[in-house]
Amino acid sequence: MKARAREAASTVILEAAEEVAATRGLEATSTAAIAERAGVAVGTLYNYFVDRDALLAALFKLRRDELLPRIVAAAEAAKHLPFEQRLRTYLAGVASAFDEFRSFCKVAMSTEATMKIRGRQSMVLQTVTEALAEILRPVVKSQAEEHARMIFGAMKGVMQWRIEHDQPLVPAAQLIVDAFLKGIA
Amino acid sequence: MKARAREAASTVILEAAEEVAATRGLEATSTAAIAERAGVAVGTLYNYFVDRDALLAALFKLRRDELLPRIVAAAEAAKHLPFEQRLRTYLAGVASAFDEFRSFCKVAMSTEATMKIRGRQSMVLQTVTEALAEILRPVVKSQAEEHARMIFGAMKGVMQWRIEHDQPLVPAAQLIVDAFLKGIA
Amino acid sequence: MKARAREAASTVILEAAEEVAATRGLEATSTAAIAERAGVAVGTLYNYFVDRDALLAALFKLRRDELLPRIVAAAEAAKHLPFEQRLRTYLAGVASAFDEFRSFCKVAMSTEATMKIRGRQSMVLQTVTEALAEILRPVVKSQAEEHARMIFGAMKGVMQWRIEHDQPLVPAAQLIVDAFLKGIA
Amino acid sequence: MKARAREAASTVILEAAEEVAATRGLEATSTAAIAERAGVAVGTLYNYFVDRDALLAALFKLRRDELLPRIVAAAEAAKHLPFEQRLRTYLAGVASAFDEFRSFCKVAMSTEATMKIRGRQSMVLQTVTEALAEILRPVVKSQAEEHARMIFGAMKGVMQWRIEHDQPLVPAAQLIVDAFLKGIA
DNA sequence: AATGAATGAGTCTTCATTCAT
DNA sequence: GATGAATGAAGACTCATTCAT
Repeated sequence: MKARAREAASTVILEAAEEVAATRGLEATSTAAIAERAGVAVGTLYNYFVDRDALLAALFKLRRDELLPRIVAAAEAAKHLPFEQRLRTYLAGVASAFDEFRSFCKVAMSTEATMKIRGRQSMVLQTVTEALAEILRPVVKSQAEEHARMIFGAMKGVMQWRIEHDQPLVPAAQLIVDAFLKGIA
Repeated sequence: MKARAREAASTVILEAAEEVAATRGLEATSTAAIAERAGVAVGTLYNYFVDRDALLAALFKLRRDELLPRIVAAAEAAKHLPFEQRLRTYLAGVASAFDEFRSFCKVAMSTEATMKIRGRQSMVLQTVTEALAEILRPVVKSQAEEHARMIFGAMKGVMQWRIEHDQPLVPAAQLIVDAFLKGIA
Repeated sequence: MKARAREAASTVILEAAEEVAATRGLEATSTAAIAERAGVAVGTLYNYFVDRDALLAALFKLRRDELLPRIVAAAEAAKHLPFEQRLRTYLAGVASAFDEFRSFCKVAMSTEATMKIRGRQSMVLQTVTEALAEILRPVVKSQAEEHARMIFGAMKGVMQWRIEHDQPLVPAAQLIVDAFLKGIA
Repeated sequence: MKARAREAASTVILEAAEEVAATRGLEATSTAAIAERAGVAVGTLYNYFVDRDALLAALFKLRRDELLPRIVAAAEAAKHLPFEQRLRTYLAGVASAFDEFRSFCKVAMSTEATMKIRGRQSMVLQTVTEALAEILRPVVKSQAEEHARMIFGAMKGVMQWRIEHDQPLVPAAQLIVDAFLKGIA
């Protein structure tokens, strides 16, 4: 099938972009670098994406589409557990999902809210934050969103540390839940 | 006095750069944009800084020199307090220092470790993390560094949220210390 | 063949640079002027040469590689002749070689020793002077180098005059050898 | 007298320009470099010369006005001598005049005919060549101009060599006259 | 569809010139 | 008159995008 091949080539390009971005940063991810890494000519990129922005947006969409179901599933699975269990299960699920896309994590996290990919931001980060707020709401009431940002910030901090040190991400979830539930002392 | 005027002009330029960077991001902070915002001609920038990189480095140095003493002082002030008090006092001090430089916070935080300004990274963030690790070490032992990253990540998360929502940063410290000490539940 | 086309394009650019330099002088040879003369866009220059300096250096190298063999051959051919014949033959050979690259002569001569193209100077001029000194040494002893400069200076003088007046360069050699051997009177 | 002081300041500037030009070359002689060398501010240059070109033209005019009388005098003094004596005397006079302005020689010679200072070229070089042609005409007939260029080229060659080697210029004249009159062999 | 050379708008940087002090 | 900071036009270089092959 044509579409099959097209899909494959497109994926090769996006993965190349991801690797370059993880190494040099998003802004420094030139079309030339992507093409070289993907083993194609620059012109080829434009057969698959209308421009550089669209390519990067597609990368985010690709990963989002892989991550979101797992993140949503984690939220579902945790839904009916008591608070502590629920938070622990959810964060572990999220960490586990992220662990399979470490390169993308690096890119997405360093991109922050700052960078706007085609207007909208990462969406994955947003989904996680919203789910977290949902989980926290019963406990922290009005400050749920702020708390969600806090916990997600904490996760980002630990995950970045763990990516830098080549360690698995799932324990990050344990660390954080323990800290937030019991307190550190 | 000449030196006075020179200092003033230099500051105007750096503040312009900071504002542009806070709005568009560091990489998108062109010399033209800085000059326009500062109300001077492009060439003028080069009377004060040898090149664009030096200008950005000077911005980081300026803010670092304003922030670091306060951050170090906060660490000193908290030094002999019992753990809980110490953490609370330190984070409040840090948040209070950051509160006075909101634009710069935005820039520094989105810059992450990623961007290298003239080789060295922000240093402010590093100093805070190290001081945090110092404070946490008695309590969490071997995982001090990872915990420091977690707490600082949490602070960044909350502070970014608060900057976005135009709210004061100091309460962020309270929120976090409460959460981490007592647990959220 | 790719290499063929690449070579051709590269040559077009170098010849454009040569023409501009012959007209306006080397320093005034801007990338814009070269590109316009070559009928390409500025960016195209950078597909062939890393920067302006490299382009100019390549021009000198190209002409040097065309001229040097002929100049060396002229020296060889004259080697075993008696002094007068030798000098005459050599200078005629040099003039004949230069005659095929009039534009470059203009550039190289006005460049003097002054301009340094990528560190080294023209090399062609140097080679000629050294060969001349070699030829003159048996006759003028210790002052060979100074005499070489004198004769080469004389050739430059006549050749520049002849280039200005659109006349062939070879007679310049005759003129000079006659003058130096017999005296003018 | 005002005019006196004005004259003096103007001369300081021109000498500064000359020194810079002798060191770095004419094109690289920036207004900033001239001002620094002269110990004045850039703006001051513009109180004496309408622009950079006018300043450089004034430098050439200054030296020309010092050199020309001597060169004309040398031509006069030689006028009624027999050919050999005439040539020898004239060239010795020219070399002696040049010897007092070595810096300027360096500048004027490397400038060639190429560089146009405010439209007209050096004029000194032209005057010498014309006087030479005059002297040579009785002997070489129709080729006087070409011969003049040849001899002046030879002088330039030797003088540049002697300037490089910090030697007096007058012997250059002897060397050349001997060579051209008797032949080298 | 793939290629990669060509394009030129956009950046950074320099420097002759101006002008308020 | 002297000063030197400010100016901005001009030059070198980059890189996303196009298009003939």
